Amino acid sequence: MKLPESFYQRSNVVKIARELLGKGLFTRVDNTVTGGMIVETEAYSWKERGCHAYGARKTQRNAVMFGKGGHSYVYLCYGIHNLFNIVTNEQDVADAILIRAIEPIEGIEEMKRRRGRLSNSFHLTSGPGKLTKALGIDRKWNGKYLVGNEIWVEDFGRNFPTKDIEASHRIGIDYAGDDAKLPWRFTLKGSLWLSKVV
DNA sequence: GCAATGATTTACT
DNA sequence: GTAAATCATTGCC
Repeated sequence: MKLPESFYQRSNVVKIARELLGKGLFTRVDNTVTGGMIVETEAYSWKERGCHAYGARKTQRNAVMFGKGGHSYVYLCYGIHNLFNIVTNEQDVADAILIRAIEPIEGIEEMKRRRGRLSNSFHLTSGPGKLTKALGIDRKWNGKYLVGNEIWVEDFGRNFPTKDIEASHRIGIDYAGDDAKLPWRFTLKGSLWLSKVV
């Protein structure tokens, strides 16, 4: 069952980030479905400095974050990598969740082809730049509605006890000062597909 | 350990 | 309008 729009439009982005663990993220490109289970997320909010929309600064790039929850925010980082975010909360409240890693389930052969030769198959989707490439996501996907047929989040009806979920500080945002220490990164404990060993 | 790589932003003229 | 610095990373050494 697909997650409804209302799932994303709640106000607590950190809570939503935690609940996204164990859900499925899928894309359909040329009638081929690829995707997997989300095992790593990070929450971002306009209230803290790690976020592109910090201080509610609206620019051309982050405009979609100010829209309603339930849309995608895709942008290019380091000139090479597309990073995929899920926009949450209501109109004009710029919160989003970065998907950092998934565990492949569907269309694995297709994902391997997109990624090219890998030294280690665990590298297929274990990182924010890698999973977008595996799923065929690029900047053209920016602003897509997540309750449709091209990209969606699936609820497997599985619940993970708190002890299986680990919260830690976010990665790669040292410039955010004290905000970089917020425990807003969530991982499924023991997953082999995390982007980085905790 | 570190270079690659380009959109985006900010600070100027 | 133009230019320089910045960056939510990866993959190869």
